[in-house]
Amino acid sequence: MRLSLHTDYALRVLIFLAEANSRAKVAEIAGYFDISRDHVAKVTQRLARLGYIRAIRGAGGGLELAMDPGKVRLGPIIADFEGTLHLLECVGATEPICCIQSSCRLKQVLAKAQKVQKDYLDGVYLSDVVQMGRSLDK
Amino acid sequence: MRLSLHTDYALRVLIFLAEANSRAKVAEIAGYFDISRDHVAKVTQRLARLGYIRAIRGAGGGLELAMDPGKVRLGPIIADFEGTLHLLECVGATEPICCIQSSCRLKQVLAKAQKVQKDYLDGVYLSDVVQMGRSLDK
DNA sequence: TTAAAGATGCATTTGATGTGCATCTTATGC
DNA sequence: GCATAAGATGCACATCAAATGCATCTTTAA
Repeated sequence: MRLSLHTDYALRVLIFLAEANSRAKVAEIAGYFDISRDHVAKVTQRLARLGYIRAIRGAGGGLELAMDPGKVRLGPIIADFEGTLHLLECVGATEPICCIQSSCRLKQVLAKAQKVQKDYLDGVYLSDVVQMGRSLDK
Repeated sequence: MRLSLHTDYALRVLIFLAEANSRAKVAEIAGYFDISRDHVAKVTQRLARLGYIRAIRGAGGGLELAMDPGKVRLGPIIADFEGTLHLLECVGATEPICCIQSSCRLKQVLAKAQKVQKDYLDGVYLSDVVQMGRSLDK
């Protein structure tokens, strides 16, 4: 039930860039959070491929946000980095995995449990996490 | 973001016992689901210690539900078996882990994301998963 | 053309989870 | 009260994903 470090780093990088509001180098970000440069590099590659940030190579290069923080939803980012969010295997399965699948409603319940969480995270934007201008308890 | 097999087995054992509505042996349950006897045994020990089931030793012994399925909530069972449900370490931390903790609201957002899921699961009972008598989409 | 900066792949480590085995304890029934 | 049924418990090992570090390649500004 815990998110991976990569997801953690991805969120932190986005928060850093949103707050910095300027170009920053991988080494800077890694140094700021005191985490592995290599990991940050891998996370930023992915964020760049997903379109959340721009990665500029060469001297004077670095990373910058590619989207308005007010338009970046946390849900999809987490989903992108976590891959399957299924609480149990049966939730995402199309064919029966467990022999009681026909009679038990656990699958639907867990699917719904995932959905309520995802729906909440889909309603939270990067800007909500960075600044105070919005109530998060809606 | 996936529940452990022990949590899976715990839920299945409870569902089995609720449906059987009678005493069953560990070997029976393991055989029914075609899973390891040892694992089921460990899960049932824990369920017994938590008060969900009764474990009767000796000849003619076995396992039986210790509570009315209509009074057993799924949320606490999952929490018991999963331990920490924190999406990120910072959510449960009392002292700062990340240097931007003071300014970022990620912690509160993730805490809320956990809460909406837990609240939903707390509203689902074992009886809901076994029989059809109740709408789960409330 | 040099050096800065990101991109990428590989090898290794680590820790949690899963798995099976062996043995102990408790209780029933003859 | 002994034999047997059944659960309880601890240990050792396997396995796999995550984490980690290292080396090297590619791009681009100065």
